[in-house]
Amino acid sequence: MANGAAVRGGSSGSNGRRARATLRDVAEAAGTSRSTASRALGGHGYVADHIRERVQAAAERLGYVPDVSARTLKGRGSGLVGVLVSDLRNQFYAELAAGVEHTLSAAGYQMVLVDDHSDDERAAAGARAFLAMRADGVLLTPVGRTATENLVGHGVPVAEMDRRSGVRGCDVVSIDNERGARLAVEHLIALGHRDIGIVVDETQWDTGRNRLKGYRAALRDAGLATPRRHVLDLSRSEGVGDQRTQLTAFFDGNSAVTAVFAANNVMAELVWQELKRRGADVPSSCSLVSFDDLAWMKMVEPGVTAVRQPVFDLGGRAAELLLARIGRDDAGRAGSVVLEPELVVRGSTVAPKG
Amino acid sequence: MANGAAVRGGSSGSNGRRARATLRDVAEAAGTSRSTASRALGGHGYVADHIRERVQAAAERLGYVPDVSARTLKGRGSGLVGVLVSDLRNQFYAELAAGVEHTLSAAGYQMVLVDDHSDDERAAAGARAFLAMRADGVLLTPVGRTATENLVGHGVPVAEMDRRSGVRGCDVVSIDNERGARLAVEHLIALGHRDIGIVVDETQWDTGRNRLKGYRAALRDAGLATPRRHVLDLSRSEGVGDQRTQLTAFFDGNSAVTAVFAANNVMAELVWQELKRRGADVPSSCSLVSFDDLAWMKMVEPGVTAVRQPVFDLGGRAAELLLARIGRDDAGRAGSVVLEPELVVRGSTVAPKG
DNA sequence: CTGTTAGCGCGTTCAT
DNA sequence: ATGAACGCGCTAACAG
Repeated sequence: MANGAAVRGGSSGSNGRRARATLRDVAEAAGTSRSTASRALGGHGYVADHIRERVQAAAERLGYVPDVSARTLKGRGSGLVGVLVSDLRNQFYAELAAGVEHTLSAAGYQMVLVDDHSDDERAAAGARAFLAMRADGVLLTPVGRTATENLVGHGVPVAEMDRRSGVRGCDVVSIDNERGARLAVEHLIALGHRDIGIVVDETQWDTGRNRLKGYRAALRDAGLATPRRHVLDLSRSEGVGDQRTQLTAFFDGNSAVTAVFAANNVMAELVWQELKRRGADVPSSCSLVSFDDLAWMKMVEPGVTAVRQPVFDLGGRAAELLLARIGRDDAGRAGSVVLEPELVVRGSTVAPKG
Repeated sequence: MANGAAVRGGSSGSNGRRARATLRDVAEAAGTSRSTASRALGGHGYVADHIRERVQAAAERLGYVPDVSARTLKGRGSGLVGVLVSDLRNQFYAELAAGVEHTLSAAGYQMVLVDDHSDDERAAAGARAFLAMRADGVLLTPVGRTATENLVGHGVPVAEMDRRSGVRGCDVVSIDNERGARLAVEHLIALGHRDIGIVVDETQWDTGRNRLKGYRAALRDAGLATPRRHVLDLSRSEGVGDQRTQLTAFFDGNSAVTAVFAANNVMAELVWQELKRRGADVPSSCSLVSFDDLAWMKMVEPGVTAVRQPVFDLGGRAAELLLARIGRDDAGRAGSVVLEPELVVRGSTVAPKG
């Protein structure tokens, strides 16, 4: 909701701003009725050519811009699509949003972007706002069931990205996380590693959970054990400071570990810095693989081996799915797309010494 | 505009979705008139307590969500703020958007985000869309005068970020670019460098131009010359490939250069990679300073000395300025804020050898 | 305190 | 081919 202090849109402010031109103004200027002007500009129905031109000229001259609110009220659809992401400052979500925006704007839709900071409460508030503005659809990286349930319950087409809340009736576009994790871990195994650690996060959601699962599966398939202390789950940590502390303890207690799989870009950054801080040479004393390939990973020396996800595309595909549902006015059969990740081998992974 | 194919919002689709509850529904369910229901929910005017409760209960039960379109049409303000950035995939703009969103959502406004890809045409289209949706205000990183002029001409409060188009009547929040460039170059001079190159971009805008200016000024003040070949302006280059080529040529023809100032994060990345590609050791064979401090700059070895800009804050401040204008319904006296950059010294800069 | 009335700007009947 | 009239959902003014 707009701040209570918000004032009128454009009428009689003390400043000299003239009221925005309305269809009535255009009609009067062109000497026709409002309906005719509407048809002339909208391109529907019959309008004499010279009238049309006159109306268009008037509209141009007056700087007429049709009012979406009015159009929306008529039941036309708002042209707005709500997008809810967890953290815009995280490159992953920024790129996701960019992909969404790209597809949306190409289709003539506008993106309303809300950052929920992984907070279900804020996500719910965002959902309400989208409902209120009659968003034609909503794309989100779910942090809970609330938002999706509310939206779907109101008949708004929803597409979930990267994660799935489990709520039925919405499209889901995700990465094959288990497979990606396997790619990473199998790569390490192939190099000869046997003591492989994982630093993971957000295991309350399927994305993190599946990466952990893939890690375990790969080890199991290779006949390797997964000591509990090889798994560092930072999901319940309190702040970055706490994470660093736990990470330090993790390495202190795992001198046997020769390689680490960081289950997302945030974890990768954390691990990289911890490794650097303790003077552990990468890759000679510890190999590193990241899930999610960010720009810095190819800038550093050695480059970080990473599981590349088509993030921009992920957003684009989700938007496409959603737009298709909007176009069909069909809240029914929701689609599901799983995109394939790809391993990019760089210098951070080598055979263990010895 | 919404795709022409877009269909009705939520009435009689073939699916079973029930029409969204309207104020009338709530009123009927509560056994009152629409106005009373409106007051009860809005908290204005007089309403008997027991009636209020009954209405609120009904609203809750029906999952009533007020319709912004209708409210907007009444002249209430849309609660929407348009934001136009040049490239969401660039961390700089992503963080800027994040800062804007943070402030906006705290004030109860929604951010409509459009990526114009530095294209004036697309920016103009975005501006039209914002006008059409009755955005209460617009924040943008201008790529020309068109968008701002159109908006300001229509009486919409506008705040420009990072760059200034020169159009009067809008707020401007920027970084002291000349000062930042001086910080960078003076640092190099203090280290003993005399042949300092600059790789710059987007000199068609004040931001790039002022950084170039600061570079020149710092050299001049130190009594140093600025050979033309020490300045590489990539503004007119065609694609990244071309930029790389020019960069290679630049270093080939400037063997005397002992330090380079990269005028933004994109240039810094380019320079870093070129230096790496040609096996030039940083900093021993060439020092590097970047304008804009990204995450990777502290990950790499050596870390990149950078001019840090308060990007998130920049977005936040711009949003604050805009909100103040919206609150005052005042398109008049536009404000201007200049934020100070800060030099962060890391390993990429040392005294020249010899 | 409450209900009735009017109108925001637009598109869409339905008559002409 | 054009115009008059209605209503989308809501709130502000006015009666009661």
